[in-house]
Amino acid sequence: MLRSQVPESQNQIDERTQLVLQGIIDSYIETTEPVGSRTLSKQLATPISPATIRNIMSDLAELGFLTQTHTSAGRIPTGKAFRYYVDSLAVADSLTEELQSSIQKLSAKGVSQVEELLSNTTKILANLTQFACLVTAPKTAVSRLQRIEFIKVSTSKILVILVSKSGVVRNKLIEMAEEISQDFLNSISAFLNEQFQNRSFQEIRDQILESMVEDKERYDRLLAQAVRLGKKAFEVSDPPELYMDGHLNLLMSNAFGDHNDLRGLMSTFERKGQIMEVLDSTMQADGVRIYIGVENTHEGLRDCTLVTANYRNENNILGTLGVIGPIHMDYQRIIPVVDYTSKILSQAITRHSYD
Amino acid sequence: MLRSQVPESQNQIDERTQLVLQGIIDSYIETTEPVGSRTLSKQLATPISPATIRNIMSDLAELGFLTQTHTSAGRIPTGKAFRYYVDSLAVADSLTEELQSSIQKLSAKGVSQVEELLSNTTKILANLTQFACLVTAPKTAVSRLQRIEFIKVSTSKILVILVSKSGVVRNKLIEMAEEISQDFLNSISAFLNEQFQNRSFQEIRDQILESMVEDKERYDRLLAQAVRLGKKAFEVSDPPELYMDGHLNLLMSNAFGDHNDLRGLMSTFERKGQIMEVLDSTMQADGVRIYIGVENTHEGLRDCTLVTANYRNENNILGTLGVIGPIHMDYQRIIPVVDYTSKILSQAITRHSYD
DNA sequence: TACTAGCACTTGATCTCGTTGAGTGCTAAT
DNA sequence: ATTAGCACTCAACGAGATCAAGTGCTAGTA
Repeated sequence: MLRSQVPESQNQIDERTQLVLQGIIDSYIETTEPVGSRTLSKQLATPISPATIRNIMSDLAELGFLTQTHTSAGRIPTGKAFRYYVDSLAVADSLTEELQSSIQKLSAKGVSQVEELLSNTTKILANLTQFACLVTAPKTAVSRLQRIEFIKVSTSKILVILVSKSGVVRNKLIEMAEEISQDFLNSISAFLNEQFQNRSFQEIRDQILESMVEDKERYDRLLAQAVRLGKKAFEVSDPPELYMDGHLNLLMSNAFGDHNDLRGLMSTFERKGQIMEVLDSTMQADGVRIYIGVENTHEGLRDCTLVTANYRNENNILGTLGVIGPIHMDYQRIIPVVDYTSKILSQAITRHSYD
Repeated sequence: MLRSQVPESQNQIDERTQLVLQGIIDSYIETTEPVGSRTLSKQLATPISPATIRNIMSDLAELGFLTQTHTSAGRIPTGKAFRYYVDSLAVADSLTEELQSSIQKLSAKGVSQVEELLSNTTKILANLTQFACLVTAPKTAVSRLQRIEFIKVSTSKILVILVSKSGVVRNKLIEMAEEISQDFLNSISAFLNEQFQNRSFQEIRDQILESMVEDKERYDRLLAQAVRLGKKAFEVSDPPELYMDGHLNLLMSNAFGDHNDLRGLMSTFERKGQIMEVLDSTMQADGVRIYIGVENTHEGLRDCTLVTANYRNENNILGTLGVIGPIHMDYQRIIPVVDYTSKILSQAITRHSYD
């Protein structure tokens, strides 16, 4: 019987080779130091002589799983090795009760605002992982309208309050050339609420724009003003909302050897936009996703691993949360933590929503 | 004639001694390195021989203005020296036009929310100074009510919108045991608006509490509910609102020699409460204030200087802004920047307010 | 008397250079 | 196919030697 033409050797790795690779990675995660054949030989459960290990290492290096800083130093697993590791070797541990209860504090009552909930999530996650932690706010485009309200705050300024089904409150100030009475504003909001409640912000935006191109003569005054106000209200310049915490953890712990790497990383954090991009691009997939080193081409994240998961209510994926840490993080611990946190956050935010 | 019993020598410093001290501080600010007699002699405009400088230095050291890390190292100015420096020697330069126009970007239109204005202020200031920058939100206690509004978002949940005269919008969710119709909520907000518009939040809070102890029998239903809702609305657990930016600047630049100091500083930043305390305690005074090193006993700020100024509208001091940097910062540059920023922010926020 | 020149002394920083130890690669033996 | 053994590599470490910048003190000078 013919084998597949794709050379299997590439990822078809001997069982013992696998064992060695796993050993190297485990050791490296623990010590952050290059691991040598002799040391490994001692640590390994199955007794393999250093010389054999050296041979295997040599093979692995050829396959691109290992590198060395200099000729006579131990081996360091590459991004490819970690990729392989998380894909095939790592079996996520279940969480300790201690961790579980830490995360469940999210559901604590007394948190009235979604914003607070998300901010708490970053804090807890950053604290548990000791890495940088990110949570995106629920996407406004997909979130659906619960309530819109206009409040006249001065002759020309109107405060718009948008409440989404998922519990996010957003307010913005708009200015109108002509003065509008509060009574009339109330009529307008009543109209808009009736018209658009439960519709997604994106739909609303589209429909309003559509209305605008229609023959304006047909509108009565209410409708005309409603469309005009609605347009301003919904044409949000969506500030990319991102909650972050714990970037200091990365600086404090010397998880990153080189300090230059960190500068890049930190300035990446400052430009939140880039981070949002990365997180957004992972929104479709489900479950815990792991992006290692070079995979995320965004410079600055070169030597990092990004572990993300979505959170959601019953109907929709709302946003993404994740942690950024060194490539040699303790995956066995981090993955389940992120996973569980996303689930608890989903629960909490579902309870919060007005559906 | 008898001299004062207080030894005048303590702060009565010879003119040339003053010159030397200033030279040392200037040099130290520039290089962040201990300055020796020979080097200084070369740099100084007035020619003074190294030996003479050594003698003067010795005097200054005795007076507590200078220290050394070890016997044969140059001198380092102490906190006391910097204090003396900013109090008497430093004459604030006027700002370059470039800096002025950078700061004036604050007034750019398109900024609709006060929150955004404050956040922009931290960004600009952090960027210009390359230090950490802080701005406190207008104190709610003193800010006066422009408008209160209730929005029913679900059967038991009510969203409260508080708009203050200074343009700050705050919203919080409250839960009521019994259901209240939106119409009734409107009546209540109308009542509260009429009753309390233009009053400070603190006054309102007090008065509501007062009303509560009065004989409840006398209330009609509207009044009773208004008081109850009002109490919930105004009993804000005022999250100490603090806008921060640029704490990474401190890490990146090696302005701080020791990395251990920074750990303390950073964890101080994480506990925003402490920072708020310090800033609040400086609110009474006017103009630019400078707190050097040990003066602020709050550990963590030991080796820092805090430069603050208030911002205000026509009637009230609203809040404080400031930068935190190393004790050897370039005061000549920083002080006018903070000063000017506070003025521009005051202008901008005045234009924003609804008075 | 007030300043300065000169000199001996101190001390952290830098460089050199051997030593050490963990590591590799290769070859020959099992 | 594995392993023992051996020669070789190379960063890290420590001991001196050397350097440069600085001080304090003493004696000489305007």
